[in-house]
Amino acid sequence: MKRNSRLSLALHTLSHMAFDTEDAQTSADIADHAGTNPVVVRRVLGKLRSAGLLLSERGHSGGWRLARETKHITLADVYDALGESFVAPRGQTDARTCSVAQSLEVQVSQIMKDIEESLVERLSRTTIADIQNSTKREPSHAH
Amino acid sequence: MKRNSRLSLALHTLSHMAFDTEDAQTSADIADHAGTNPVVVRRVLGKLRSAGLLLSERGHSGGWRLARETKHITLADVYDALGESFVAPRGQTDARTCSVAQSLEVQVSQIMKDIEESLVERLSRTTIADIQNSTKREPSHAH
DNA sequence: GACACCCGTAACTGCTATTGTTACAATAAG
DNA sequence: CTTATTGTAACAATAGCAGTTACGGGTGTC
Ligand code: FES
Ligand code: FES
Repeated sequence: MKRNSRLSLALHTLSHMAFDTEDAQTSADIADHAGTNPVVVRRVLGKLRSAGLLLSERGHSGGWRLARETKHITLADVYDALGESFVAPRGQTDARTCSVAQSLEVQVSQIMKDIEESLVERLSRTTIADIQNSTKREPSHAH
Repeated sequence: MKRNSRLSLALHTLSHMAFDTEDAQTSADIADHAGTNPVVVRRVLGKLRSAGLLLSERGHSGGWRLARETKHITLADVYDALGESFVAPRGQTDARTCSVAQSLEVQVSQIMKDIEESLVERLSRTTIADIQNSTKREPSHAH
């Protein structure tokens, strides 16, 4: 898997689950179709559950289910749920740097924040269902 | 230093150098005022030189100079010079993934590319000189 | 109750990117 | 020739992330 594969994994899994909303899917199944490990799946999907996008059940015949229709899950919902951000998690603004550096920090941070906002806005315009609709019918794998 | 400190280092150094365009500055001096190491400085500034933003001279009384006025160096110039990018350096699009995943990849990549473009456009609107002008006169350190 | 199934989480490894550091060849000035 | 400085290679230290193993705890089946 590539860099920051969590978003890809989350989106792919949500799309995949929409094909069978009846049965709960186990992390092992999901890991298998995503080419990764069950624990990795549980880690990522756990964040989606915290954000209210998914439900999980323990024990026999447990697994993961969509908490709502993919028509009502946007890419921004997923992005937010993962807590990812282009804006560097600004550490304390080191009070002993010079005023020029501080000004730089402020201005660049502002631009990053604007861009981040713009990204989220773009992501919020597409739902998981939109992705599926833009795909040719009957993908090559069995559902 | 924090994550991806190269942009900060580059911008701060360019700003700093604008205060004294007469003398060349050594990487040791720059490293000192930036709180890092001369080799790190040479690595980062080397990219700015490749991009034509700086000039360097070897040997006695050598060092670094601005290749043009800070009025004509935008934040985008620096960003580009460093070769940084928010858009993940997309590896080969793994032909054996399912069509849904491919569709996801395409659509997310497109959004990222648009955002990247938008970021560069924003950065190109601010010059190094603008940063200095927005700073209170006489910063706390000596120039 | 015994068992099988499955999530939640901690702990560890391996990989990669980044930063810092030392070392040294090449180059230029005095 | 000596000194100053860049250019670069090599290496260590750190941090983040994907992957893996292990196990506790919950839940349905028998
Ligand atoms: S949507 Fe890609 S494996 Fe099902
Ligand atoms: S501009 Fe910050 S140390 Fe000079």
